[in-house]
Amino acid sequence: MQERAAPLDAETKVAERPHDHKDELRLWLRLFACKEVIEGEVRRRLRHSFDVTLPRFDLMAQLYRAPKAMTLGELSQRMMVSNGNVTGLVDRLLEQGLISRRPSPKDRRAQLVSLTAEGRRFFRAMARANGDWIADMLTDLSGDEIETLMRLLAKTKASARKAIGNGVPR
Amino acid sequence: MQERAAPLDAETKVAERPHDHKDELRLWLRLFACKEVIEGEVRRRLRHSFDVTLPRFDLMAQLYRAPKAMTLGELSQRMMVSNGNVTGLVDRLLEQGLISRRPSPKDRRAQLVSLTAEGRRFFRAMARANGDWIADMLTDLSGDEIETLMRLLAKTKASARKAIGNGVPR
DNA sequence: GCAAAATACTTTAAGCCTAAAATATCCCCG
DNA sequence: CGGGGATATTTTAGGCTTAAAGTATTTTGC
Repeated sequence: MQERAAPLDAETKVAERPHDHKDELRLWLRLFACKEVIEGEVRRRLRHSFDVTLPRFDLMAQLYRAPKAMTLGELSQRMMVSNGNVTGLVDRLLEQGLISRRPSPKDRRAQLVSLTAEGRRFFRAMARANGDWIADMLTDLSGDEIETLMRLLAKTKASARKAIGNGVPR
Repeated sequence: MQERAAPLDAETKVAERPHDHKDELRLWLRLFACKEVIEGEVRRRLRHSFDVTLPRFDLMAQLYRAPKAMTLGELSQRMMVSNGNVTGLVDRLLEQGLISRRPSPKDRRAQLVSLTAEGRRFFRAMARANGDWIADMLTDLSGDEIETLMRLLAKTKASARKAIGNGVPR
């Protein structure tokens, strides 16, 4: 169960500070908007340049970086999405010939998935383009600014996780 | 058409700087992860506490803040989603009795949508809870840190928009 | 050894989302 | 006035996503 400030404490805090939750909310909205702009463009370019969706790109990235073939379960864990979701993505990538699938020799329930030769080539091209796009979109940020953002976003994530109660798996 | 550095320039840049696009990519991934954590929890809590999805909450927020009833087209613009998407969301909110819909007196093509009395009450409760959740999740950030993040995220968004070519509508 | 629990995966039902085509209406210009 | 382009909305086809239920296989504990 997550611990949250008792109602009374929360009200005290609000009373002490002239601004209630406004700043936090505005920050959240800005973070969200920022991510929407970048992600929207990445999706658009992946679709137009490679006819690939972001989820498929993500799945291929997992396979590309993995030393060995992975099961659907491992993929679903690493991508932090549901099992059924991975089933569908794998089906569609198989149709495109970008990955291959074979039964696990150790466990007859499991399937091992890996990139085909074409899948590897294709992924390398996409990853290179993706890196260029991101660098291009963030080009106005200095090294210092990137570093500051990295640090503060890490802190933000940690704060959120603490409030959610991650660390203890739910 | 967007102007991008020619391949040769890009390689020169990489050669000059020991780090290629790595920092930008890592920043993007961190921004994304940060947003996932917060958004995931907001969705979960909206569903468990109010049996409402985030898109429906967003739509109601638009109606709540608007001085007058809005058409589907205005909603779709403000929410930055497609027309067909709004059609579906409005259908489902109508079923729940949270919004109402009437033909525009000025334009027989258009429909005017607004919150019902129950919709307003319900939205106020959700918005209050949402503010509390966000403030709670961002509680470890100081006022200064929030301010810095606001500024740098604004700069990030502006940089991305410039690279995308927003400003000129596509 | 074998029943029960756990695990790997698929299926299903429902919702969100988009682009593109279809419909209905409005508005302008000749 | 009347045709043609613009606009408001819906529909359609396809993909992503989840939770929950179902299937097959493995593992565990007695």
